[in-house]
Amino acid sequence: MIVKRIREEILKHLPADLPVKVEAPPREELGDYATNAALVAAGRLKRPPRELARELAEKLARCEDLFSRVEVAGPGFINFWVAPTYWQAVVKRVLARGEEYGRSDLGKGQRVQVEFVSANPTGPLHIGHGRGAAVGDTLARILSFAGFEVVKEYYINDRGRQMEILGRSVWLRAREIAGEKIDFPEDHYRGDYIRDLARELLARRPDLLELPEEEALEICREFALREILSGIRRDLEDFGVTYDVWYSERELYEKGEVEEALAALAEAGHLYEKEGALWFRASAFGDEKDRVVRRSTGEPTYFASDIAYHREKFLKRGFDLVVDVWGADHHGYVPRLKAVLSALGLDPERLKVLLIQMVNLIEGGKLKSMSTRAGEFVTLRELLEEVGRDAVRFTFLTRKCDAPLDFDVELVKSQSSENPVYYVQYAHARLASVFRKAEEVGLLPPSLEEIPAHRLDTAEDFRLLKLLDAFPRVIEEAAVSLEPHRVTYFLLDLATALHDYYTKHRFVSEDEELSRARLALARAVKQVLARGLNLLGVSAPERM
RNA sequence: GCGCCCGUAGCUCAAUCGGAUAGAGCAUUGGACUACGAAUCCAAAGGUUGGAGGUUCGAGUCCUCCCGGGCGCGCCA
Repeated sequence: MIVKRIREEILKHLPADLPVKVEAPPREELGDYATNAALVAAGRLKRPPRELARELAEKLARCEDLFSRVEVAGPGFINFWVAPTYWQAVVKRVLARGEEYGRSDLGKGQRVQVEFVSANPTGPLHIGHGRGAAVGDTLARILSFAGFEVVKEYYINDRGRQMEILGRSVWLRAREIAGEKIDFPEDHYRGDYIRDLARELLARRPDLLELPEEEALEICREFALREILSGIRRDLEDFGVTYDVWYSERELYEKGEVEEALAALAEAGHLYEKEGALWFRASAFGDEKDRVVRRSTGEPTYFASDIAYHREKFLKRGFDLVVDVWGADHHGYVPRLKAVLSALGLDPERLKVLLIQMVNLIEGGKLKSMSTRAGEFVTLRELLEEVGRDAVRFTFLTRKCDAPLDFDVELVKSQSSENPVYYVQYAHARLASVFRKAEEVGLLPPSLEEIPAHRLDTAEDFRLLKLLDAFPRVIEEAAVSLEPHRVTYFLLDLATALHDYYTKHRFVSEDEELSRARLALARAVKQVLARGLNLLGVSAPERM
């Protein structure tokens, strides 16, 4: 976290509100870090950037414990070379904090809810849900590691018309199995899993088809809901995703939250009646038009549930921040929900919606369309069985989520041993093997005080030390920007540096002091790799 | 028609909320295991960042307009 220290030094000499940045320059010859301080200050102070840079560089060069060299370059960048002793001390800092290295108090204990997947319980999870699951779960882990108090939640849409259709789908299939000729409706769930459910239900309730339709439909619906939901839960668990709360939409109604929320909006004067329906004046808060919250039939809309749900998140449960992870096809929904928060007197910025773009499934070089209704999709479970959890999670986390993703199943399967995830895991396993070797020759890792860190003096040593030093900042940036993929790319960088080191230097050698220094470095790298992989929900194997 | 997202190497993707000569992996070509694991490493090649303007010391990134792709625009969820 040397960046913070450098920044502090610079700001001693400049107005504090300038957007001064400290970052790694594009090439190694330009130093360890660089700042644009003189460039951004030039305008304000009405002085040529290079002249300002020279003055500033001179002052900064006096911090000899921090910098070994300070130079002005280009249009007015100041480049720093950090003192080697600073880098060498990093290994001790990493080991001293152990597994906790990288944890920060950035979130200051703010309460954050991350709601993700929340797929309708009308069928198994497919690939697209997998992407949302990987991103949401990892984001939650990162936020928690960055000092937020995180609750992971799944919202279950267990009422409404889709539930009726689900029940009827099962019922119709059951009658079909019993030998009846059924003209199965287009808009019902046609996947094979419905037939399986019907068969299973018939086995348990042989009397099903003799019951009055009303009763039979309810039994079908409840059975399907329960089975599908527990299947979803199993799939997610096998994907390494667990939740703190499974929140039922029905419960929202039973507790009277929906009526209460609508009453609150009405009282504030944001509802009105038109054509027999009740409308929310969303257009007054930036949405493009007003929205119905209660149909002319008296039935509340899905939007009404969501109003109540989000009101409950903020007002009843007191979350400081709510992150919703949605499929990008719901993006049109964002403005109306933000409008609700404004109408309720809440800062809409406290709701962050992460839109996960589509996953396009490529099969045989052709785009395959997926639809739950039509029963055409590759399930998350199939993917897990074919490709494996680590590779699937890692693949989803090597992309920023606002770009569509082409998932070529055959390609990922055939190249599974070349998937970048193994590159990172192999770095970890290699280090584990180094320690096995060290133990074999009776070399014990040194205690913290005894690390001969001054022996870590090659270019490859410094490359690793710098990366270790940057880890906490990577976590913070990933947390603030809600971009889990930053951690993935950091791990790839660290693994690359490690593999490079491995081919150039030996950890265990005749020189015992040197070996002890390098083993300490190895331990630090292994620890950070393990921690990073853990944040991604990917295993860190000792052997592969 | 209106709105949101995307367009970067043959392919899949990065690029530190405007920074210096746009980077990785895969695929291609050529090299490296008698020492801690070759699931690795080294090298070559690969680009007018969809196009045209603009903003400024500086643009893949911001603004405008086109082109192409995706997704929305229900008293569905």
